[in-house]
Amino acid sequence: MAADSPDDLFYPVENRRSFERVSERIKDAIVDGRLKAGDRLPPETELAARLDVSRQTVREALRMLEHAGLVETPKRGSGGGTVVRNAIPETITGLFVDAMRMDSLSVDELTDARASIDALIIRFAVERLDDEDIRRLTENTAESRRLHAAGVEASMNDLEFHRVLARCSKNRIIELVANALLCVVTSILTRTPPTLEMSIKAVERHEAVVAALRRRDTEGALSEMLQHLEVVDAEIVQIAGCS
Amino acid sequence: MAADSPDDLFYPVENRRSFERVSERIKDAIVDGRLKAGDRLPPETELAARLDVSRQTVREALRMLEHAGLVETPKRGSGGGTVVRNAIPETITGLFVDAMRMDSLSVDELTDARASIDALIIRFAVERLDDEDIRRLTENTAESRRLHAAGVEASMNDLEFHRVLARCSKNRIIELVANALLCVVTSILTRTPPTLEMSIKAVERHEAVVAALRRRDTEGALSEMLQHLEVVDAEIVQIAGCS
DNA sequence: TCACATTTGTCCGTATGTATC
DNA sequence: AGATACATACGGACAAATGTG
Repeated sequence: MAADSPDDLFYPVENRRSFERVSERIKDAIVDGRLKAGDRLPPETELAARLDVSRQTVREALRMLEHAGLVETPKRGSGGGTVVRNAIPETITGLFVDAMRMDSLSVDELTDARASIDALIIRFAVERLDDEDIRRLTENTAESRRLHAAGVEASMNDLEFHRVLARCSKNRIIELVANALLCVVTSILTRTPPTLEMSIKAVERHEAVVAALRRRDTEGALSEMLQHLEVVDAEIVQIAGCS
Repeated sequence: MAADSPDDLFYPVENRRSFERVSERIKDAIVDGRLKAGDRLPPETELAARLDVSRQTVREALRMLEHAGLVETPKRGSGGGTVVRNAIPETITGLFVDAMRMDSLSVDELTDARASIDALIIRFAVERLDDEDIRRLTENTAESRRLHAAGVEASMNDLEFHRVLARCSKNRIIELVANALLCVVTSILTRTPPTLEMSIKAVERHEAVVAALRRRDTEGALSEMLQHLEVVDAEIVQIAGCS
C-alpha cells in the first residue's frame, strides 16, 4: 500500500478511462465558470469531433455530469441538447434519501440530526432574521390554518415550514443539509400522512416558534421546537418501524 | 400545470429514457438489499441481453450508478467487471467540494457551518464518549506531537482530529456532514499548508479539547474549540481570499 | 512463458423519434 | 408539410486488460 501514498513519486500515470477525462474537462469548465448555468453545450457529435473521441464516450461522460446535477437534457431535437445547470444540492438530497433507503443511516440518527440542526438554525435565525423572513414564516402557518379550516391535513406545508426556517439561517450549507434531511422525512411520511389532528398540533407549535423568534427569544424558540420535534419524530419512528 | 398534480389521473406515461429505467432497476435491487456491497453484476453483454437493451444503454446506466457511488469497475478482463458498493458518503463529499469550487457556497458559510457543527458534535460527544474514543483522540494529538518533534507541520493529522471527533458523536449523518466540510477545508489548505508554528498551536487546542471532554466539561470543550476554530478559520479565509 | 477465454473500453455506421423553423 | 437538427438507441467490430491453464 506504500504506492498509495499521495506524495509517492510513482503515482499512476494518466490511466483513467476516456469518458472520465471528457467528463473532467467539461466539469472543470463549469466549476471554473467558463460555462454557466443555462449555457448550451455543443451537440454530441461536435463534442465528439472536437475532443477526438466517439459519441458513445461523450455520452457516458454526459451521464456522469447529469447525475452530478451539472447538466441536463431537457429537450431533444432541434434547438434542444445538453444544458449546463447547478443542481448539486438536489443531487446531494437524493443521495441522502438513497442512503436512508439502504439502511446505512438509521431513523434514530435521522431524528437526532434533525433536532440538532433545527436547534442550530434557530440560534442563527434569532440573530439574522429580517422582516421578510417573518413574513414568510407567518404566511406558511397561515396557509396550514387555511387548509385545516377546509378540513384537510397540511403535512407537506408543515414540512415546508422547516425549509423556510432553514433559509432564515442565511447559511446555504446549513440550509442544504436541513433540506436534505427534510426530504428524507418526506419520503417516509408520504406513505402514511399524519392525521388532521396531528397537523393542527404541529402548526400550533410552529406558531409558538415564530412568536418566540419575533421577540428574539432563543430559549423559548428552542424549547417549543424541541417539544414539537419530539412528537413528530415519535410518529416518524413509528411509521418507519412498521415498514 | 394541473397535470403535474401528483394524484392526477392522467399523469405521464412511462416516458423516461431507456438507460434511466435500467439504472433505476439496478439501483432498486441495491437499495432493497437484493444486491449487496461486493456482489458482482453480470457482464454488460449479459445485462443487455436480459434487459433487452443494447450494451451502450447498459453502459450509460452504469455510469450513473458509478457516479452515485453504488457500483464501481475496478478491473476489466476475466474475473473483473462491475461490482456493487456503498460509497454514497464519498459522493456527497465530492459534491460539496464541487459546490464550493463553483462559488455557490462562500467561505464564510463554510467556516460558520463548520464551527456550529463542531459545537454540535462536542455536545453529542460529551454524552456518548467511550474509552476507545478517548484513546483515538489522544493518539491523534500524540501523532501530531511526534511530527512536530521531527520538525514538520502536521496539518493533515490536525484535520484528522476533527474527523475522529465527529465519530464520537455516534451519529453517521453528523459525521458525514462534518467529514464533507473537512474535505472542503482540505481542498483549500493543500495549496498553502500551515506553518509548523500554527500546527503546534492547533494541537495545543486539540489537547485542551480532549482534556475537557475527559472530564465531561461541555462548556470548556466548546470554549476551547471555538477559540481554536476562530484562529484556523481566519487562515482559511486568508488563503481562500488570495486565490 | 505462452496461448486462451472473459470482460471492459472504444469506435463506427445506421435508424428512429422528436422538436424547431 | 417538409427540411433540418439533435438526442436516443441498436448492432457489429476490434483493442486492451486480466485471469487461467
